[in-house]
Amino acid sequence: MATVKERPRLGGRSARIQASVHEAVEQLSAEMDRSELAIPAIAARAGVTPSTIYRRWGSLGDLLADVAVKRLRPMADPLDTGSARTDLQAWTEQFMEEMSSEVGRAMIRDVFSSPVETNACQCCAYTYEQLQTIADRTAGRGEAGFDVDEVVDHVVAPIMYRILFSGRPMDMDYCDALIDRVMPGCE
Amino acid sequence: MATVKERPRLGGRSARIQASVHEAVEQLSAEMDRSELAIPAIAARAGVTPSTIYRRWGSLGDLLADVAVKRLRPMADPLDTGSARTDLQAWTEQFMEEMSSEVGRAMIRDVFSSPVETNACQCCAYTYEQLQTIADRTAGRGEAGFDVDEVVDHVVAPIMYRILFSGRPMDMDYCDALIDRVMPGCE
DNA sequence: TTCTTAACGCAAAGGAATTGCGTTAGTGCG
DNA sequence: CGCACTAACGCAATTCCTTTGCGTTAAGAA
Repeated sequence: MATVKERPRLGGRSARIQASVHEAVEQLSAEMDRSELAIPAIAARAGVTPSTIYRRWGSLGDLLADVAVKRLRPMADPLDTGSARTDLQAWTEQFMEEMSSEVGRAMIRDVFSSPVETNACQCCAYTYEQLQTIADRTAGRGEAGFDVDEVVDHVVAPIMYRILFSGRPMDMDYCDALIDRVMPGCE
Repeated sequence: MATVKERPRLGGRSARIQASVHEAVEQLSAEMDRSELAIPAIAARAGVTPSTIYRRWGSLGDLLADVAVKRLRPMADPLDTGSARTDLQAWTEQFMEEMSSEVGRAMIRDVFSSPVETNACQCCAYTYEQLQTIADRTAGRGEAGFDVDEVVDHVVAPIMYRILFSGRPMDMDYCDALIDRVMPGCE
């Protein structure tokens, strides 16, 4: 239930256990189906007692959400391909493929399996930052940029909606068409 | 983990139990927090044994998803206000408010708390049908219509994205702006 | 180094999930 | 209409997950 609160103890044992538990979750969710993933098994793999996990994360849902948010965090800045248009295309393609994949969809689902709404917001913040980074580059190049909010509403949102709800397959042509709507006249 | 499969027995006791369990879920989820909602309690309220629920729905997640999808089903056709534009505005306003509400968000969450992807697709199908109904009316009126897919991508998707991820509040002006993008020139 | 206390391990207790078996009641056939 | 068939249910025992009290360990501060 719990909080996954900011913990005043970040060093040594606490950090070691957190890393160990996260790794155990990643390993086990790759080995078995999500429905048979249980906290005692995770604890055993991580080399801790179950009560440690219960006290620190509260429930399986919170733990999975915590791990998913961590994995959803982009590791690098979006690729600089020379123009806002191509940057956006490259980023969108990667985003769409990662989120559409089996593990991507599982992570998104995990994010929602916790009552803590902060998790979903955090994911949203990640994509917003990435897009802002691309947008900021345009200023240094003096080219026509784009509005980040518009990209979120009309490129990111439709992609996520298809993944989560309609299940309709997408290709790069579809993504390009979405980008066209927020960057008109930049063929 | 189960299936919520189509059951060959639709009459009498089976139907009675299903209705009773659904009602128990609705009652209890209004009375207590989702985190303390448990199958034994639901079974007691519904007047059945827990094993009945486990066998029929598999898990709490599947049961909640089943109930949520049923409640998400629209009860009536979208209001006919005389034009496609106003129909769309009326429908979007209602959709946005229902989904943004506390119970709406809880139901969406429940839909994802089951590994069965069919549930989310079903919800998507509901909105698609509603929009199609509005679109079909335009044919009988000879007015400029709209593309349902476009409305899903650029009106429904942004709204859902804000509810699920960014948490950003919305008003009717925002929705109208979204509609403008898919129905240009119809001020 | 020493003190304080957050975080962990252990173990017991409580509750939920699973399953075998007998019973009830839809459904279809004669 | 009555009978056979079997899906679905109730009951109860078992297993596993979850919670909690208490003693111990180790991180952070003085």
